[in-house]
Amino acid sequence: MALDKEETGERVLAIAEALLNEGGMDNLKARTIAEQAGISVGSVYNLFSDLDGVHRAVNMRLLDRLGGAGAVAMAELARRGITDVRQRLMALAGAYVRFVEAHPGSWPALLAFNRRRPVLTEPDVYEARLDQLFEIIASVLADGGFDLDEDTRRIAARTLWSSVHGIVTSGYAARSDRRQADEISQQIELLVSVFIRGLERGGTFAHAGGITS
Amino acid sequence: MALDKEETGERVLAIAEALLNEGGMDNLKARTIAEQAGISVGSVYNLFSDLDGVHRAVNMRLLDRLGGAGAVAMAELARRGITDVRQRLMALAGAYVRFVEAHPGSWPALLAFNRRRPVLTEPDVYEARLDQLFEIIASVLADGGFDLDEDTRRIAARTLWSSVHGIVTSGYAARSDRRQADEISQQIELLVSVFIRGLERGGTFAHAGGITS
DNA sequence: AGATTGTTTTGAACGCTGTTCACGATATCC
DNA sequence: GGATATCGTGAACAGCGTTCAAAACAATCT
Repeated sequence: MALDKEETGERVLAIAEALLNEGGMDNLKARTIAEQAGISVGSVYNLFSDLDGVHRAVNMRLLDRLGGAGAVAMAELARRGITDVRQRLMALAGAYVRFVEAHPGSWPALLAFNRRRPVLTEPDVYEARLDQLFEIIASVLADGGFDLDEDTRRIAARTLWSSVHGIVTSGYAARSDRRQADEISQQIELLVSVFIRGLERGGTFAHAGGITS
Repeated sequence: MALDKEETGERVLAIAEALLNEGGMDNLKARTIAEQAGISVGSVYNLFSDLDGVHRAVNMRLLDRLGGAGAVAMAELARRGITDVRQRLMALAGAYVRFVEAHPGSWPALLAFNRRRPVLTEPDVYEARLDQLFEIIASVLADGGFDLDEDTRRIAARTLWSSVHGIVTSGYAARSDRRQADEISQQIELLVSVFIRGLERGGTFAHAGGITS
């Protein structure tokens, strides 16, 4: 054909992402991709090893886009000279919420995909890309004037991220539209507010026998 | 056959749960269920409308079990005369962590299942069962002496739950075994500690234009 | 008892899926 | 131009969820 191999690959990925966004994992079918891309089923397997390979590639694009969104949000605040911790954390959370809303099918598919794999043979390239976001959060916390050692700051960053993530994903599994968005906003506001206040009070966080067994 | 209809149904559900636990959603196959239950494929469809119907029924059992675990954990602490908010919240979080560990395949499958459905025709019987847990958390918060109005308490309860949920599910998508459990414990301890301290400082949590758009 | 009706169980069959691979088309080199 | 390697193709295979006519069974009536 006339088209470059890499170019067709990109087109396949765009189609795949659209399919995932519309109908989730179940909607990612080899024959549909082939038909929409104007190639044969076999060619799909020539470009990618599996359908899983296609999905993995889509996921990489998503993670890069997410990381970019976070970085852009921070740059925007820096440009406006805003250094307030609360505002910066809220901006990051907001960026994540908007990202999830912009990828209603493909992002859940990424999460489901990760859970389905035995995580073998991979040094978790996923987590590696997420570390980028943890770094951003940690640096915001570092500027916040809480006196946290680096390790605690790292944990706090991951905790905040996981919490926001939990709020967003739990939120979308429930209720009706408008109600949903409000609930998520309220929960994130409360989380960030309480988190900052809690950190400002200082003190240690290690306790003997934390989780009762 | 000799067996009661309901009894065979139970056996099918037990088999289905085991299959989900071993290999996730992909492992729930009509023919496997039929073979292991000693019935024919058609009979499975006689007992349940769909494979989705089977999965839904398994999920109900899981949610009931989770609610039970939470209630039991609270009852245990009450029996020991423990009323400390921190200890009670940690016990609830610990109960959830142990529940997830005890259901390594079927619980992720429930989460994935919920995300896959258009949530039509259902008044979300799932969320209804989870409300039971939110009630428990809210009542613990009510005993904590923070002065929160009922609505804020409700939001706070859901926020805490979602956060713990996010920590647990994010945690299991990463790293190696031992490291994982430690990380989750640390994050939960930090979350609960910071959350309590933040609530103790009081004040309001509503802010104009929270999430920057 | 046999006949008749209603119920439950069955497994072959259908359409769809991911994946393969021999084959023909196309490009690359000498 | 001819030989060689590369690429694209779609029929074919195994496996999946799901259906449904028929067989097996149960219950009732005469």
